[in-house]
Amino acid sequence: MNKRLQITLDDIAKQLNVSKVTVSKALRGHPDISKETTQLVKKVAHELGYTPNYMARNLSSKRSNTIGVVVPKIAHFFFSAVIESIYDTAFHNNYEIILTASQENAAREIKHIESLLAMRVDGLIVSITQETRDHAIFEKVIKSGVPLIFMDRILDIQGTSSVAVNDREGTFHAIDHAIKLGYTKIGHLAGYPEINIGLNRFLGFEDAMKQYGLPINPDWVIYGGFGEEFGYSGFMKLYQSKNLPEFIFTVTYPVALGVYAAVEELGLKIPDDIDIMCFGNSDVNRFISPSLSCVNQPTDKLGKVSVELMIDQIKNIESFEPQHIVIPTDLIFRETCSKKKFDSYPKASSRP
Amino acid sequence: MNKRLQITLDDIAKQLNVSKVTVSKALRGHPDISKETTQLVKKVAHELGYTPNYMARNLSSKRSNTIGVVVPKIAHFFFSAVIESIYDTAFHNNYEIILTASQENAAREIKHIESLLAMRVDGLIVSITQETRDHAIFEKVIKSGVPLIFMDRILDIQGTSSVAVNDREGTFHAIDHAIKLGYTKIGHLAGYPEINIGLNRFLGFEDAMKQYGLPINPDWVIYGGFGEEFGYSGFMKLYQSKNLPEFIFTVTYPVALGVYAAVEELGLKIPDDIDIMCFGNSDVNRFISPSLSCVNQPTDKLGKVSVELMIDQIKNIESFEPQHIVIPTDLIFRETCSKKKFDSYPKASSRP
DNA sequence: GTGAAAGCGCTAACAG
DNA sequence: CTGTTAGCGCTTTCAC
Repeated sequence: MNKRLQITLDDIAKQLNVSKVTVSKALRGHPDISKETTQLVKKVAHELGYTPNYMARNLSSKRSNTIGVVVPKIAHFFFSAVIESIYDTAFHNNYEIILTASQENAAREIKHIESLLAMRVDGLIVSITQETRDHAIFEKVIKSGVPLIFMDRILDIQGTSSVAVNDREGTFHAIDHAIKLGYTKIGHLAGYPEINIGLNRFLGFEDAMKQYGLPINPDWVIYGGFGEEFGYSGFMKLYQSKNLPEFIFTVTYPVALGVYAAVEELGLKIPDDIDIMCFGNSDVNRFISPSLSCVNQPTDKLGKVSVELMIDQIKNIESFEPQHIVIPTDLIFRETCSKKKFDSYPKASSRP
Repeated sequence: MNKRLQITLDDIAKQLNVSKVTVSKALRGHPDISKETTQLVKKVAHELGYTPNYMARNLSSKRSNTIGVVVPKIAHFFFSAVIESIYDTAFHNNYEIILTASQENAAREIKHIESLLAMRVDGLIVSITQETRDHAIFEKVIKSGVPLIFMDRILDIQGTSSVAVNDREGTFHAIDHAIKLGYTKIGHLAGYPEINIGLNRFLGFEDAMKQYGLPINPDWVIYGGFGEEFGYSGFMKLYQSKNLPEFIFTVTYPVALGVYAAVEELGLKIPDDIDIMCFGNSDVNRFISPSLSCVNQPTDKLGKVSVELMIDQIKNIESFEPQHIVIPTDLIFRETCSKKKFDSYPKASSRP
């Protein structure tokens, strides 16, 4: 910020021989001011190259028109798509977004939230890291009176809202589909059970297995992460047990990609040696070979709903009730998990 | 912001019977203040749940420790990777990032830059939209004294810096490789020539063709965009001319994906009917079938260098010289553009 | 080592 | 319709 380059309301006011209050109001289109004065003020402001100072404006008005966002990762199809939607929705509602990335690091998450609080955002949307266990910082947010909405990866904390997809049902439908195809030996690379998405996706898996009276082999349920590395190491672990399931459901699409990598390295074939489906769509799913069927999360809607709910809470700050919004998912079928089991195992149908 | 919940310096000061100046200094670790006082102040601040108010701090100190960023798109492998790197670098240097997305819309880009200016960011990193032609807003930034760095998609404006990859050389090497494989009929889906990346990638293509004395068939050079739709429509146009090149280089990876889609729809085969390579890596390139060779842009470095250069300019605001940094690319070879031409056209080698 | 005074640029509340 | 008076919460001189 160069020292003396800044044009202020006063500069405009002096030029016009009015008070800076008049200028302030005129610039904001306040009905107090006459058409002509407003026009004149705007003209001069433009000529002088006036740029309002939001820091000053916000300090004195005690609102920032800004929503803080904390996500665990940006370069991830799901998050970047949601983020894009968050920005779009905010833009159309005249809100600014201040985005931060915790990089799956709980300590960093805390720092970012503290910064955002210090920047006096009007509200906070957060998707927690995979290692977040401590609630203290969120209690602080609540105490400070800033509306807090968890998105996708949520924490069950009194006074907060949440926007998420139906992880449990979505997973149920995927497993249900696999079972109807004839699979009975089903595994699950499951993330972390401490995070809602890990837990609920596992529960959906369990629901489906129970529904069909199929046993869950504990060796086939592996925890450990939401990323590609985990998909790779998880599958390797599965393989080393010398007893592969027929079908595997992964908690995220990067985990599935890790499986693809491991499968290729091992010289196996999808879907013949191991069939697969995952939670979450991405640009890769469609192009990968074989293309990957999945549970689709409507990222646009997640972002849009989160921001709209936030704005609603900001505007009704004294009276709003926390809400828990669940957005439905749907299945996208591609090449994986699409063949009847006997198609890939013709011998099965020749049984006496 | 709830009215009476805010703890201020004064609250701490009163509690301790010192002045708010002492508290302010203590909190910032100013050497003026004695060890004991500092400790005490920090303790009380913590007990009271004090959260500094950056708006007030920035207003009075006239610095924001904040860098504004404008990108054309977030949900795009290249940008989300660069953004991630920008955030990381900023975080480690104690800067905040305020990111905005222009969505390839020039009017929106202007609005975002104006907001960022009003928020008094200390510097601005921008990657222009594919339709940006007007320089006025950037002149305004320069006049306001805020350092401006263009990243990847740059504009040649006096007083601004730039960080980009060697688009021209990178493309040259890709085409060179294709020619060495035996291709002579080479096409280019080329983006927009008005944007530096479009122009320079075309020039690299031209350089290589010239170097080998190969003619450029104007029907095989198609302009129109940087996205998947353009890849699709561009290839369709190529196909309808009834005279396909053997090899095609696309200006971005989404354009290549569009080509894949068109090729599949037409029942053609890559690389036999048409071979391909693109500028820009992504998570898809590796998994797509056939896997896509490309010119790789080091996204981490782009983000890191941009932020570091920015911080350097902010810290030397009175004396900095605009810089133009070019980051080298490398080629990543996968299944496309990897077979000698006679491998795919065995008849050619059986000529008498 | 500590504090009093002044002010950053703006808006809110009230008067006229 | 326009202007006056008071801050918002903090940092920056500059005295003591």
